[in-house]
Amino acid sequence: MDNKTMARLLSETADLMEIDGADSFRIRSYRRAAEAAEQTTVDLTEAAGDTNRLLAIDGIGKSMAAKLQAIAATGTLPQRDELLTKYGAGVLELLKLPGMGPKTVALLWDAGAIGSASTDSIGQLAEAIAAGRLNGLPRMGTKQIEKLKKGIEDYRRSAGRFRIDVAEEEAERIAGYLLRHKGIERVTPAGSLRRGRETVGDLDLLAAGPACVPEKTQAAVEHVAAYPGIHDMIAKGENKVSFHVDGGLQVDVRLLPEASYGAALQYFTGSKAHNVALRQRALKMGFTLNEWALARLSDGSAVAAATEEEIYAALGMDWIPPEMRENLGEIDAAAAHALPRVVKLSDIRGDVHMHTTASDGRNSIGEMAEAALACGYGYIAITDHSKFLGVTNGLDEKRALQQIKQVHAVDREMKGKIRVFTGIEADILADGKLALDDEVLAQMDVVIASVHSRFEQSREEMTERVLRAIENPYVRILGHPTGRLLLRREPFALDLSAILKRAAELGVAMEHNAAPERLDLNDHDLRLAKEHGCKIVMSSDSHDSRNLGKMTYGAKQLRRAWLTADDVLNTRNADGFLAGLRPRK
DNA sequence: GCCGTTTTCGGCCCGACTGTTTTCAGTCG
Repeated sequence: MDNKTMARLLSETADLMEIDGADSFRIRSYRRAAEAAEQTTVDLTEAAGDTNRLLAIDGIGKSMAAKLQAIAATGTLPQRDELLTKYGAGVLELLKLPGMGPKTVALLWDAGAIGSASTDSIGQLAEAIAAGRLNGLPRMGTKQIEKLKKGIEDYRRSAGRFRIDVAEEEAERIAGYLLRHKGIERVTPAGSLRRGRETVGDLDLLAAGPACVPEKTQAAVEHVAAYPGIHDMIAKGENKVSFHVDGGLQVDVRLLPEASYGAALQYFTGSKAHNVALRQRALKMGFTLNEWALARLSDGSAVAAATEEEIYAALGMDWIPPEMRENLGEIDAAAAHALPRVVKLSDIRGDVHMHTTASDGRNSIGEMAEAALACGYGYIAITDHSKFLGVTNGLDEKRALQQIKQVHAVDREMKGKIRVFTGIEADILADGKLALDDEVLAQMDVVIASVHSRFEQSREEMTERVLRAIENPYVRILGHPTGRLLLRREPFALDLSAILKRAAELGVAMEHNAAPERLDLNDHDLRLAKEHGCKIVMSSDSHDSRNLGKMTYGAKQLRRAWLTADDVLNTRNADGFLAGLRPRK
């Protein structure tokens, strides 16, 4: 069983215990353990045989270790099963309804509105509402019942999390609108968008300016509430407006005075776990931290509030990049002034995965080189598709050889302003061979072996295929290494750990595809790669010269994984990059 | 149930908004 599933079981148990009215601190440990299971790079199923390995994980104690072992052995957790039997198998789904928390679920259960009779708790609830069985329950007024009805409707045609680039676009649209109001002078996205999570659950926007000072916010609030893209309003207060936009994304806009901007930015950037740990630290130092300021406990006087830097400094810490704020050790590191210097977008000095009109790209080799030069890159590699991927007009041996000459010609034309390397994105075939002959691959600088084709094969077979492919001595980079991009369904997921281990031994680098719709390595995968000693190459996989340089999201993932310039090969100059690749045979 | 620069007990983060409330509980982030 994978860690994610184990984390889910623990987290669901916590939800159920909350409904059951268990001790809140005990519930918190289940949640902490779930987070730990989700974040760790230790394979918990494998580590279950060794209690000490489990205990070494922060947030896992004796009792939790035993539960993890039980889950690893049986695939389930008895507490969870018992509670699910008691409250109904579909009860966890209820918690996803807006405004529905554990207390309300417990209330509904006590009233007999839901129960173990059905696995469709939401359906049960809808029936109970229709039959008027919620009327007269404590805290169940007409508004509350309406809210639930609407929540059920929304849930049934909903949404979930949104990809980061979708959220970013929405953020830009709304920010543009907000800034049209006199007195709103800046708008900053916070939350998981700022932290660079690959998906966001909702969008947090912070607005500041003279119109955002407490008790003077009414006009600004009305302006926010009049945003034309609003589908429905969730809440409208003095300094907060929440709504859904037409696409289903939830947006929270908060209005803040400049004096509190740093505190608010820190607070709403999160993550929750980071903030909790930070506030604990504040308390120990005699301070209290909220979205308005860091203040002394003794007399409530503010110590720092205007910028994040001064707040972290007052807590004896260096400023922490938002992407690292997940309570994974960054707090101690920042306090010890020992945060690693994580990669910045400006560290990237070349892009080595792109397509031209020779296969499915939109621009010529020369146009790509010029565009890359404009991005400030020192080198690129032209890596069109190999034959085999019929739809993309892939290059066969003959065309590949022709292209090598063309690339050399462009390289000469650029007169050293930018280096243009030869390359190919070669498909891995069913037998683990590559789609181009070795004699041709041997003449190329950058050979990327990519998992593209969707064979109906098991995880083991797919993994084996990739492992065979990287044994080919001409392969220098493995592309789309998780297979998550194209092989979306779970059974196709590759055994990444095994692949990374072998790739590190062979010196094959791992591609981190930076385009937002192609982030097939997430922060967890990248941490694993680093642990295995695998070098990373970040690339745009551009099919259009306009997409060169668009690596914002990819860079965020690198920072989330704590990767430094040392871990990423294309932070080096052209010669350094080539030298960092597996030596050419 | 976890954890330890008040360490084997006794703590464990904080405020806004909503609805149903005459002072607050529940949810959310």
